[in-house]
Amino acid sequence: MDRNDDIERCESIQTHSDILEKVTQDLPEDEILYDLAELFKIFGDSTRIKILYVLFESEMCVCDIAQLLGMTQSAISHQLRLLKQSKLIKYRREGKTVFYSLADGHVRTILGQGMDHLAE
Amino acid sequence: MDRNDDIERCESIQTHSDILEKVTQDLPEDEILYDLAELFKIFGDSTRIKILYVLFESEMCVCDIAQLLGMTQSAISHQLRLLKQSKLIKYRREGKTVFYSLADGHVRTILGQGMDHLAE
DNA sequence: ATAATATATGAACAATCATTCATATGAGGA
DNA sequence: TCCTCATATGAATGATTGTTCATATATTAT
Repeated sequence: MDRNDDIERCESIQTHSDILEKVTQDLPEDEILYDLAELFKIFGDSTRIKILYVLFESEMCVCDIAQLLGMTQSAISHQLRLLKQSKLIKYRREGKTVFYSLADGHVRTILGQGMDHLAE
Repeated sequence: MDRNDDIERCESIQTHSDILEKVTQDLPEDEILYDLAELFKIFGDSTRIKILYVLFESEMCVCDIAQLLGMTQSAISHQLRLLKQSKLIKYRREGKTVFYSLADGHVRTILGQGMDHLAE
């Protein structure tokens, strides 16, 4: 039972079994590609991008971010949870307030490359 | 009428008007941040990521990609349209077949940085 | 213990999205 | 022209998602 049985065929790829082999070899595992997509989904919302940009300047508490972006504390908190789950931000508690900050440098690089692409 | 009227306030940010000023200065325009989010949404789907990975090896026609990924021609074609609209891939026609390929190097960098982040 | 403040979270709803199915377009061959 | 192959696309549908609202948790002060 090949799960590709019901998929259309064309002839071009059969004639290039070397490429077919290289592709199937270099394509990462399905689970990794799924995780990668999940990561980029996080960048796929302008509220979350704004939060990341704001954290470029300085660590900040939830209420500050909400105020800066003109959004409710709840909406920001929900988004911070997603950013936290993806390990894009980290936090530290100081009394009642929780300060969030960027977790590593990949965020800047990824957003920067995105900006570069748009600028072209 | 300040549209922030209904937003909660906290005190910490008032005491750091320098940071507030820097953030509002460095934060790109809303429209750009929106476009940036739209771009990353494209990377936020494992089918599209697979297509991009496959195109790392070589240009390929729609049917080849569908066959390689075990998906229907229609599903792939719809996704190729989105990738095309975001200028992540380009195409050339040769008779009946249309060959797709990567548009520029940002794709590799962005996916690479995403992988790096996952690996940490 | 009670109140006040900062943050987190569950449920609900509207909006967005990926895939499927059916069908259309376009190009080459008989 | 008619048929076939490769690709594109519109409509429908089930699934996912961002925000809101109400409420819960956690910490500090009185």
